[in-house]
Amino acid sequence: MALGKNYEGQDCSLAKALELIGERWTMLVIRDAMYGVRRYGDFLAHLDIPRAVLSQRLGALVEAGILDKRRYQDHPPREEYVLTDVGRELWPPMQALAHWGERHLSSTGPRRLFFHLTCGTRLDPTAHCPACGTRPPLEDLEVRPGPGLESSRDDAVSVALREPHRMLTPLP
Amino acid sequence: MALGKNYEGQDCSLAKALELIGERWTMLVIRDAMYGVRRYGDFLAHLDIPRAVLSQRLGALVEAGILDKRRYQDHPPREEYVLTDVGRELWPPMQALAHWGERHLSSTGPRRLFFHLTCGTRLDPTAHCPACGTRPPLEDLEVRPGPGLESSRDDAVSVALREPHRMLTPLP
DNA sequence: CTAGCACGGTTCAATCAATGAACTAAAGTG
DNA sequence: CACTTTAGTTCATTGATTGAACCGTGCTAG
Repeated sequence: MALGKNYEGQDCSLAKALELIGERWTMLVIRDAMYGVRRYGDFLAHLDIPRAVLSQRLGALVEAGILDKRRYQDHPPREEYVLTDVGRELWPPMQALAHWGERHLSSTGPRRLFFHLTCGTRLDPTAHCPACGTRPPLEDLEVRPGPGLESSRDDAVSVALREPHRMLTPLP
Repeated sequence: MALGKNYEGQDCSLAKALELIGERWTMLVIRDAMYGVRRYGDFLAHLDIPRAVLSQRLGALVEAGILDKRRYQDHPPREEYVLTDVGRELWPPMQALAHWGERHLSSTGPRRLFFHLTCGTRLDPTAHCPACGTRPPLEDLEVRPGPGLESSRDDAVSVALREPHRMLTPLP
């Protein structure tokens, strides 16, 4: 919980957003949640994040209303972390950042492609559907591996994402 | 320079972007550069950032090709930091993040309003010009204080931004 | 019944980064 | 010559991150 103290003097929406989601690892946790990762152990294996940090980040995101922690079975009791509506609305900024990274920091072409499920069209780089002219919400999208993907990971999430997958539906 | 080591396993454009601009303070430095802040001392006064951190961040951004460091006078020799084209293309993700922060973390209405200089129209929340139907580049925009602004800062940059100001033009 | 395991954490020592204050250095000004 | 402005660096302290080890609950196989 660092940023708060010193970003406080900044009367700026960006600073406020960064106090919440600007910490190390946090955006990657949210990215995984958008793919459909829900369980502690899956975040852990897919991100290679220290356990203590993951616990802290999940807790902060729940407290901020970006993730919802809920019981998904009683025997044994297990909790899962699911994006709230507020969290889902982070899709445009996350996508814009990823697009910038793809354009300027990568040479191999897009790693993931996104398709609009209701019409089958591939999204353009600004996450608009060229056919519908809209920016579809996360739940109407499917991710598919792109030509730039070179994942050598073998955790369950990475493996599952080598096939097309509907965003937000449970993974793996 | 931390993120590199552990985000490395993530074959993901977002992770690559965050290795560069995901560190504490970095995005706020870029935001200021978009407003037109160019000099070390102005970043320092406007951000309340520790000097050592500012030096490190400016250096990293220059090395990454996001800022350009250039001599703007010889007597005495002075350098300024200016956004490159690559850096300017961070406008969409930064704007999207700020918009999210404004919607979900603020109650007072927008702090800054952006206008398309070539037609005088106020941008919509996705940074499109409703009149032109395009997303204008940074240099064609003007910032003006919005109803949610409550800045009590009195550094030169904050004061200058209480008046309309063309993005990227030198500040203060 | 008991041993082992899966899951979701917590704890802790070591390392690494951020902070803020003090200091440096070059050049110009009165 | 003293003083100021600008742009840094240095350094001790504090705080965050890391990775390994440990804990507790409740299933499951023998």
